[in-house]
Order: sequence, then structure tokens, then C-alpha cells
Amino acid sequence: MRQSQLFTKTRKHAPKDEVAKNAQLLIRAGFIHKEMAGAYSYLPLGWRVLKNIERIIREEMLAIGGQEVLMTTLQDPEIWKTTGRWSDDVVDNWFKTELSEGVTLGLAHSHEEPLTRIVAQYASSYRDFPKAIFQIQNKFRRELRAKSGILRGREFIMKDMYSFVRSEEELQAFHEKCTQAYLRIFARAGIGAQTFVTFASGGSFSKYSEEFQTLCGAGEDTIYLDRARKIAVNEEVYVDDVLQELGLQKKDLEEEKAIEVGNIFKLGTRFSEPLGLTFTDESGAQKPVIMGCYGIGLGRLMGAIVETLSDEKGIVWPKEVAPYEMHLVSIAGGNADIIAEADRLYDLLSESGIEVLYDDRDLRAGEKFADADLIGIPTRLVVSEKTIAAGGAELSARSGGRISIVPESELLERIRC
RNA sequence: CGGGGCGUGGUGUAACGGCUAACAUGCUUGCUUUGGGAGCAAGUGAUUCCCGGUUCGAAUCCGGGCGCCCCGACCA
Repeated sequence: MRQSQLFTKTRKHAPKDEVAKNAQLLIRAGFIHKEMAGAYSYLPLGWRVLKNIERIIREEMLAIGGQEVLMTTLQDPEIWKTTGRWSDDVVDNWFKTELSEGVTLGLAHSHEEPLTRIVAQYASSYRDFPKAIFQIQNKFRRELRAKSGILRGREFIMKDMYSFVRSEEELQAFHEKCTQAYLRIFARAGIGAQTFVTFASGGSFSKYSEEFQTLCGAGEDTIYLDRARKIAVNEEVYVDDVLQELGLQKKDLEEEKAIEVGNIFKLGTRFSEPLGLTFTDESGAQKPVIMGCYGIGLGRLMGAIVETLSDEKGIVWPKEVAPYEMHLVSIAGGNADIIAEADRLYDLLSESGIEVLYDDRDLRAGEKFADADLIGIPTRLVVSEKTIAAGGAELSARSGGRISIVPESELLERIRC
């Protein structure tokens, strides 16, 4: 992509209605646009990042046997009434809309009920389980207070997976499998080192839920982390008997702020029973299916990456989520030979299958470098009079470290390693 | 939903109740410059969030509304 053709531009000033670092940087760099409080549009660069995050999550969910679906955003009140969750007194953050006089529909905030009904149409034997089904879909939640940029919005894209199994042992086994998949997702998203499995309140479903918390001063949650064991407890369950049960000592725990980037709930038979999702076991007995659910907010994960990894100059994208693999920057000063050389390199890299953002704009070096730092593509390649004289192009990393002149003959090899 | 703060060109800011609403940035044009947001010049761009009130006169004061941010509560 030629940067001169990109319809977005960077800006020097962050809008004053944003305080959160993630929103300030993403808006300044042209990744997102705020429509209103808690609702952000994704612009070309931001949408590429989000799609990369989506790809990572999808790959890992498929790898543990997840089957992908896409359910509707409009939701039928009937099944929610069956489980007793339609009332605003039970779920108070639900956007609802009217179909016609007296007929109300829900806008998706979660999908346990509709998916349970779908599964019940197809599965009824012990041979049909276990199964795990997921989707990546827009959710709406009427947050009383949207905040922290894209970390807590009223409309957001979420991956929600639901597991359907026959026994507590199977539930536990799948739970563990998903935990490992989640840890791989966060590692690939570049925040593995600061993300920890955290025990939290299980709500009405079970004793604990499992959260994935990324250490970050901007986080909403307070957790108590045992670094050596790499597990933490959320402050909501930071009490003696929980610590004892988990084998944690208060003296080993550090208090930290963190962002909840993922969570896992054991649902038991809370939904399968009222909705009649049962299976016949080997002996012919009818049993309710045991469920679990597994969520990751894509936008929140993107925000957590920005919060965690950016520096004073701008965003620093990890390789797998970066909008482009490489930022090619020409410093030509109108010199046609340098422009031609940069154009040629752009074509060469593109033909080699490398995703390149090519800053072909006729601007001074300082401005181009400042923009490149702000946008945060991990690898930079500069072509200028100086680099041509030195026999190549200058390769550097956004995160710092060595800058070196690489001759064209070695370029593809160097980029790929 | 309780508390606090704030709404002024695209963006960031300024302006005692009183002159044509100022400055920076952006954008346009020209000259100059070309490895870290250069310089000069000329332009462009505002119903000062909305409605009402006070006043000879309102961006400014008052009332109401709407919006945005922060703290708290809430948060599958």
C-alpha cells in the first residue's frame, strides 16, 4: 500500500476527549475513529490489525477442535425467557429494540441460549459429544459508563466459544486445552510475558472463573500475582480460604493493575437443563449436557497491546498483529533516481509476498520517521541517497536495536529471519 | 446511576460582559530546504454544542437540554 494513497493521515494532537493512551495513539495514527462514547470504527490500518488478531484467535480455536459459526445479532426473547434471563432485572446491560408494536428483540450481548438451542437440534447421543463451537461477532452491551478508549465499549467484536461435554472430567480437560490455546493467543499477540491466568469470581455458575489478565497500569482490575507460579487471583476473591485452596501465600503475591483480555466460565447445566439439551448415555439414561464458555474481546486485546507495548514515540506492534510487515520509507527530496529505486524495492518486496506500507510521500525525513514511529510497523526499510551510496537499504526495528545497511541481494533473507 | 470537570475553525488552545473571536497545527499556492515533525510569504477555514433568558451589548452571566472525559457504583 502506498501511503500517499491511504485515506487516513496521522495527526500531531490527540483529541482532548480521549485520555486513554490506546485511544490517543490509535486515533493519532489513524487506526480508529470515535463515533461516540464507547463506539469506535476501524479504519484501514486498524482493521488490518483487528483482522490479524482475529486470524490468530481463529487458528487457535480451530486447532483445539472448535467449529466456527456466525449467529445472529437479533435475538429471540423466547429462549431467554426460558432460562430466566430476558428481564432487565437479571441482565441489565442489554440493548433491546422493537420489531413492531409490543414485540421486543434483543441485540446480541452473549449467545448461550441461541447456541444451546441450535445444538439441541442436532445432538442427543453421548456419541455427539464433546463439541466446541465458536464465533467472532459483534456484541452490544449497555455499559453505564464506557471508558478507557477501546478497552470498554458498548459495541465490540468478541470471540465467544461454548463447549458441550458429558462429564466434569471432560469439562476440565477441555477447559485446560482452551487455557493453553488462550496462552498461545496472547503470546502470539505479543503480550504473553505479561499475561497471567487469574482466578476470579465464578458468578452464579461455579466457584471460580478463569481470567487472563495482562499487567498494565491502565487496567481496571486489581490482581494479586504469584510470579513464580505464573498465576494470580482477582481482588474479588482475594480472601484467605481461596488463597489456601489455590496454595498461594500472601507473601508471594504482588498487587498489580491489569486488563482482562480473556475469560473462561464453567456453566454447568445452567442453560442445557432449561433448554432441554440432553444426551442419552451408554446405558440409555438421559443426562443434561455440561457447558463452558470462553470469551476474548478483539478490540480490547488490540487496546491492551497498545497500552502495554507503546513508547513515547508511538505504537510498537508485535509482528503477528502489525498492519503491515514492513514500512518502506523513501527519503528522496524529489530526486527521481531515489524514487525509482524505492519504487523498484516496493515492487520487489510486494512480489515476494511481503506486506509493505510504502511511504512514498514527498515529505522531509523527520516527518516521515515520526509518522513511522507513531504507526509502529515492526520493521522499517529506508531508501535514501545515503543508503544507495552505501550499496543497499537501511533495515531497522521499531522496537530499537541495530540499524544496518542491507544490500538488495540479502534483503529477502534478512527480512524473513 | 451518584460526584467532579469540560464543550470555541478539521485538531490543540486563547479571549475582563464591549473593536472584525486570537494563536498554533492542518489544508492550498509559491519560493527555499531535504536523515528526525525546517524556513519565508500569501491564502483557506467558526452559526463559539442546542434552546431559552438577563443586558444597549453574551463565547463570556443565568436556566434547561444534549454531548464528552474522569472518580465511584456496576460489569458473563
